[in-house]
Amino acid sequence: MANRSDTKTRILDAAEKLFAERGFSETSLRLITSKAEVNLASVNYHFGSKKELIRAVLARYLDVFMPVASAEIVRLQASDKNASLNDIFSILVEPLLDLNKVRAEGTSTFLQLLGRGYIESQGHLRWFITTHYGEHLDQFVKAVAASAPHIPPAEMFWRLHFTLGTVVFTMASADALIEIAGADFGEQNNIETVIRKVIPYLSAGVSVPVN
Amino acid sequence: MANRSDTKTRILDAAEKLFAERGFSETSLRLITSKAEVNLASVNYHFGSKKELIRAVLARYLDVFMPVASAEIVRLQASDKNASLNDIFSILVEPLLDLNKVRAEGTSTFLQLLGRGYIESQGHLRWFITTHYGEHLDQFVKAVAASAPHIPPAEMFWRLHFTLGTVVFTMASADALIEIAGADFGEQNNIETVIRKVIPYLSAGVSVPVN
DNA sequence: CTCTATTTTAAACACCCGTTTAAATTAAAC
DNA sequence: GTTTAATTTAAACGGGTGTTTAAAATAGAG
Repeated sequence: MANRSDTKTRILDAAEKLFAERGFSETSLRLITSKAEVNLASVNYHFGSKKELIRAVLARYLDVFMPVASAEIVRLQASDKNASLNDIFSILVEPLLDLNKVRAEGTSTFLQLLGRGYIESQGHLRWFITTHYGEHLDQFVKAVAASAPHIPPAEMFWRLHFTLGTVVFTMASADALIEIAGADFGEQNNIETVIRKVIPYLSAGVSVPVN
Repeated sequence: MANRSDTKTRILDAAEKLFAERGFSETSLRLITSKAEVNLASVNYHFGSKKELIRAVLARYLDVFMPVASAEIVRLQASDKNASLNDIFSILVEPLLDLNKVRAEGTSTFLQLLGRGYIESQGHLRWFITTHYGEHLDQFVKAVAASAPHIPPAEMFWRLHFTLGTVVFTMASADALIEIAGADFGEQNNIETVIRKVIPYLSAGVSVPVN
């Protein structure tokens, strides 16, 4: 019937959608395979295990996003030695939105997956991300630190995790929040408008003077 | 052997510890009842279901914290009509730390439960909190809005959710972060120092001018 | 002390999970 | 066209889950 890559792709497509919507542990392989219209056992055949499927789903986005984001930050630092925090966060917007060209709803799916990953993972995803994309992350952290030199490293550690929390939580519940904002305030938001709202919030928090 | 309230309390004590550490869905009733040294069926006998046990665990803290926090905010608004965001967030610190008098590790357990609750719940906890403590929450939201009158309501909606994300995520992973900060920077933190670090971050983000 | 109501207990129920197996099918190589 | 390798399939495995049942034990009331 279908060739190998077709089945693999069908699984990845169905899995990323369901993972983003309901989280990893709340999504069973039976639900994924029924949505993908493939046999249950094909997940283990093609990916080995559910954990490896989760990593494959994330890798498909990270492999696209990370190199581009990294390159943009290098470019910014080369062109403007006094780049602000707002500049650094803002330069990530375009690479994020470009994920919509990779797959429909790519940007929000990716961000939601990232949120779920950091919230749910018992370690294997953190390990996977830091070992596979650690250099890119380090580069981002260093760029942020350089843009707020008045913040000591230990304080910056905390503020970056506050920032991670803001992003991760907002993105994981973005669909619900966008709906509520529409109903309560008549605001028509999407992932891009939410991203543009959160950046000033993050920049202000990260750079506020200590004491 | 033990009287009724003893068994109920043993279950609540064991459950809140495990829920805070590993989350709700990752904690089985069998694990709770074995740690509490009570029979498996006693959870359903005393609480009806796992969902109701979760709510009971949270209610034990919310019933103490919410009225006190609420009263403190009323008191602050009466005494200082120009209270800052920092003042409002800071006035919650003492009621939070007082939870350590209710039970050992009360403060961090409560905040972690709150984090887990907002991250994990598919709705029943959000519903439970807003219907049972909605007035207190409204009061808090109004106090924050009054302290940042230059932020439009719709924008404030988003910033309060950013704030919720920061708090919830930080608290849910507080133990791990405190340990890492100790290892990497030699900082000896606890829940109180983390709370005191996060307040300026939140205040700056919530009140930063739009555009 | 006796009777009744409450609580505890062990066992089973019904269901869902990720994974494995071995046979059937399809595709590729010669 | 035959043979070999890759893939798909249905079925079962072993284990864990929340919940229910009915009998046993305990506590409280008269």
